[in-house]
This record gives sequence, C-alpha cells and structure tokens, in this order.
Amino acid sequence: MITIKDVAKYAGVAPSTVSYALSGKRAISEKVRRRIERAVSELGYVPNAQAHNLRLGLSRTIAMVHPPNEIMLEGTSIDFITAAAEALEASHTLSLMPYSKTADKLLEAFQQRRIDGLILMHIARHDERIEALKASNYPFVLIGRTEYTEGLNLVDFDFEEAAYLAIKHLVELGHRRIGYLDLASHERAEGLGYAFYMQQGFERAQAEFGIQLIRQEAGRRNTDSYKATQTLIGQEKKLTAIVALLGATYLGILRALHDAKKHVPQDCSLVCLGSAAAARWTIPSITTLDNQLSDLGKIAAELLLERLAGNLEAKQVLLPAQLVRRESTAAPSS
Amino acid sequence: MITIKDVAKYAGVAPSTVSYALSGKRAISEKVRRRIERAVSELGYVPNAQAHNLRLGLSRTIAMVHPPNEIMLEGTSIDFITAAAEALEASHTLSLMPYSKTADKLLEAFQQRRIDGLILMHIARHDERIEALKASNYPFVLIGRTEYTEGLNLVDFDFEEAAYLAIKHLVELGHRRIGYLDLASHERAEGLGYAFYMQQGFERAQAEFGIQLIRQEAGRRNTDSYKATQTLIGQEKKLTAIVALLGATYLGILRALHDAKKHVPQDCSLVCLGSAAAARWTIPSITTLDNQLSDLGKIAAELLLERLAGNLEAKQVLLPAQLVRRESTAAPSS
DNA sequence: TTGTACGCGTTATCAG
DNA sequence: CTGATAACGCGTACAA
Repeated sequence: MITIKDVAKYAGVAPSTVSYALSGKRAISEKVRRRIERAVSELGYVPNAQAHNLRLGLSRTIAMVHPPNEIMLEGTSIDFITAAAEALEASHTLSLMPYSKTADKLLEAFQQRRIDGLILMHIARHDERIEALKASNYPFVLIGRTEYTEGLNLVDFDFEEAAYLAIKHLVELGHRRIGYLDLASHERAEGLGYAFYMQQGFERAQAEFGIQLIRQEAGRRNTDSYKATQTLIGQEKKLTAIVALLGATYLGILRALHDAKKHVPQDCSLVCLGSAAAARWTIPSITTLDNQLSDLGKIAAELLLERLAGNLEAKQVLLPAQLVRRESTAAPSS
Repeated sequence: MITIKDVAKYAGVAPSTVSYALSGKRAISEKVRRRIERAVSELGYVPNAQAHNLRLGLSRTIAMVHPPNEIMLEGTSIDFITAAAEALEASHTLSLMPYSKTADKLLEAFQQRRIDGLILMHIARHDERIEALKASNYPFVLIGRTEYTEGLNLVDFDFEEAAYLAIKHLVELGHRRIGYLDLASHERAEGLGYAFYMQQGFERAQAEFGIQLIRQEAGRRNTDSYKATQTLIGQEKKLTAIVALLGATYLGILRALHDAKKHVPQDCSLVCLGSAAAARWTIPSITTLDNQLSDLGKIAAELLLERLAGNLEAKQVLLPAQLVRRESTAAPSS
C-alpha cells in the first residue's frame, strides 16, 4: 500500500508538501509540483479516505433507513433509493440501515462517526426516533411528517390533498356512495403520517360535499386490496366508486371487481395512488394521484446536503398531489 | 467527543487497558473491568468506528453498483437492494455506487479503502469492469454472468432454462407460431448476459421442437412492450403465443392485445418473467417464470461475506427457473 | 495483570 | 514557498 510518505520520499519532499500539492490549499512551486505529480503517478498513489475522514472528523456518508419489505407500500421501486444516491453523488455515499423502532441504533451510528446524516422514512405521527434525534442535534431529514414539524427538515407527498382531490373528482362525476381502503387497524395504531393525512383529506371532502364515505380496512398488498374490495362491494350494494391511496395495489382491486362481474368504470369507478409507468397500461387504465417516489428520495437528499453545508433553516417540501384522469373513472350509471 | 483516553483517565488506567477490556482480547481483573465499565457508561463513550477501521485496515463496507434506472428491468423492486443490506447486517454496511462502464471508479473505491467488497449487476458478456477487477484481486461478486466465469463468484437467474421452459410449455399446449420480445439491437450490442442466455434457451427449444420462433425487438418498459406487441401481431397474423422474459412488462403486452381485440389466452397465449406478487392479479393472471429478485441480492451478499471471510473457492449459484402456470396460457384455438 | 510506545494515513499549525 | 511536528482515535507488540 502506497502512502503519502512513500510519495514524499520518492519526490524528495515532506509529506505535508505532498498533501498541499494535491489539495491545492497552498501555493506550490511549479518544479516541486511536477516532481510530486510524477511520484504520484509512478507509484500509483491513492489517498486513503479513512485517514482523511478521521482527520477531518467526517464520514462523508449518509444513511437511509429502509423499512422492512413487509411494511413498504407495495410496488415501491428501486429508484426511490437510487435517486437519493445519485443526488448525493461525488460528495457523499449513501448507505442503507435496517429499520428499528427506537433511535439507539441511529444515534450510535452518529456517535461512531459512521454517518454524517440520516434520511428517515415510514414516519409515525409520534415518532420516538425523531424526538431523540431532535434532542441530539444530528442532521437528519424526514420523508414523511410527524405531528409537530417545527424545526424539522422534511419532504412528503400531500396525502391530504390527494384524498380530497380523489373524492372531489368522483363527486363532480356524480358519485355519492364512495368507499375507500384504509390501513388495517393494527397498522393505524402506529400512527403513520400518511394514513392520518389521508383521513384528513377524506374528512374535508365529506364536510364539503355533504357525503358519508365508507371505510374498509385493508393492507398494503394486492392480496389485501383484493379481499377488502370483495368485502366492500359485498356489504355496500349501492357503492359506485372506490378510492385506494395506500400503495399501488390497484391490480388486486381490479381483479376483485372483475371476479364480482363489476365493470370499471360502468359499475364502479376507481381512483388509486400510482405512477404513469404502470397505471397507464392496466385494463382499464387507472385514474391516479401521481406519486413521484423518486422525487421524494432526491429531494430528501438535497435537503440533507443543504443542512450539512450549514444551512440551519428548516425546509419542508410538500409534493403536490395531481390527479391524472384515465379510463377508470366515469359518471355512475343510474 | 469522548475518546478512549478520556475513559482511561476517568478510570485511572491506561488507554490500552480500556481497549483490551472492551475487546476482551486479554484478561482484565474484575476490579479494573468494573471501573472501566462505569467510566464508559458515565461518560457515554462510543468507540470511533473510523479510527478502529483505519487501524485494522478495513472499511466494513461493501458497495452495490446499481445501473441507472433507464436500463434497469422495469418493475425492479426495492427489496432487491434491501435484501442484500439485511444479509450483511451487523458485519458490514451496504452502500450504493452509481454505475459506470469502466472499472476505474470501482478500483479507486478499493484503493481509497472505502470498500471491502463489491456487488456488480447488469453484467455484459465481455465486461471491462470485470477484467480489471479480476486482475486486481479485490473481492467482488456478480449478479449475472460473463462469458468466461472461471474463478468468479456469482449468482444469476437461469434465463436459458427460463426461455426453454416457456417455449416447452407452449409447444406442449400445441402452439407452433410463437413470438418473443427481445432487447433492442443497440442494447443487444452491449452483450448483456441475460439476453444471451435467453437466446440460447430459445435456440435449444427451436432445435428440440422443430419450430421457428419469431423475434421482435422491444425495450424494458411497458411502453416498449406495447409497441412491440402491436408490431408483432400486425406482421404475424397466425401468431398464437408471445413470450417476454425481459422485465415485468406484461401490462403493456396485455394492453396491446386488448386494444387489438385479441383475447388472452383464447387468441394469444402469454408467458412472462414476473413474480407472483403482481402476476397473480392481472386479468387474466399471467403464466410466469418466477424470478426471485430479492434472493439474488441476498445470495450475492452471502457469497461476498464468505469470500471476505477468506474462502477463496469460487461459488456460482444459478437460481432455477420455475414456470408457474396461470390463466394466460392455453391451447391455441384451431 | 497492566502500562508504554508506536503506527495506521492524513492534515493543521507553526516555524523557517 | 517548504519542512517538521503534533494530533485525529484506536489497537497491539513489547516490556514490566
């Protein structure tokens, strides 16, 4: 292993001179610089990043805490993570940390100087991890929201608006009996932010449009949405539309409607969360509230970089919900 | 920041004694051990991982090189990466590296001592990166295969068998005019392993069953498979089945068949690559060659850990293709 | 059973 | 413009 000392010896200078020549942090005579450059290339010297970071007290690493697959919203694409990695490129590397409910592992990673910052997702309204991190003053960014967000850096999708827009769209088409899929109660108990805001949006819509939505518990997978849809249409014969905003589980819903001989949108309209990449191609194609998951990753990374650069102002980005109308919604047949 | 010296001073011992007490690498008297433990907890000492690693000459990090999203097979789920991260847990952290065609960035990461090992994917048959890594002797594992695999650690899905089984299944049902979607020629030029092995499988099936398959270029996205399917059924009126093994692009295919008023499987059978999580729920559900992407990530990580533990024997794991019959395949109507 | 001294590779500081 | 020295925090051979 070639070290800076080897280069210094070879070039007949002091190690510190080599360091300065390479970093450009102070002026070096042309003659010496050339000798050093030759030494570097002839010996094949590559600076040791660990020693460098130790000296600087940094790790140039930021970690993303990924929930276990069972609780990820189905269909979450890999570009959610790679978008974050690419946004950091050059300046930091992105590492993955397994999820844990408590903050101890997270704090430890900071204390061990293994990470300079953290991106958290799957945020609960009262999140123990975040209380602890706030107290510690380490840099972190949320993908999601807690109840009290003052002073927090975060980016989130506007689930409240998404839920509201979904109902508004259906009401404007003439629907009155609308069902929606919600998290299972044991999951709701976790107080996940997106479930909460979605609920808020539904309530706003109920009040504004004077209707009563029908709630049905489900889960995050197609198999859950399939069963939940069966239950829903079994119990509510007059239902004319379904909204499902938790994960891209429309295949299960479409299948359940199909198996029950209900045509979409003639017998039942459908609005889902989803991205154009998939929702455009189903039969029928699905009216969605588009979620740009990769944008969440990218923006989270950018917010964190700003924070690490010393900008202490808390920024909160709410990605707007946008309804894209496709074939799955129409006026209810009378 | 609390260092080992602070602890030593506080406990009234030498730093090395603290180090030994914590690592257990030599016997410590009960009395001193207790003093040290108290000091550690009272001061809140956490060892600095960077200094530790610098001393040991390790990074305890392994990197996964992810291709840009444009060339990832569509529908690649996030658990492909998280499965790898979890397989490493505790002993190493997983970091992500952006893709580059040449090996220089990869070698540099090793030389900078930022990584102890590497997981590569999106492997070409003649892959410049791999030649360079082989020569360098750094530990790495492939998800995929090159032409010459001696001495390489790798895990791959058996695309050859998958292609063969797809055709075999269709032939046994009575199909003779079968089309398949392939990569676009400019992508084939890259010589990706999976495209090659798939081709091999098709050729074996052609020879064995005495038929001529109809090739159609496509891409990795639903929008590509949609167009390709249109072209294919436009040109080959007698076609009775389609096979598509590159990415989970069945939605585009189903939609193209639907738009052309072809019923699946009555007018055209369909076999795809896919996972039960999605293929079960389409209408009709799709006969697939199941790919366990998360297994690929997990196994790659495990192979690398073995290699890092000193096991130099090259292991090559080929995940078997398994055909799961669903609603999209049936005998051709005469 | 414990302490001393040195090295890992880098960079900031101070002196020249 | 350049060099010597100390320090970042830790692990371990050697000495006691």
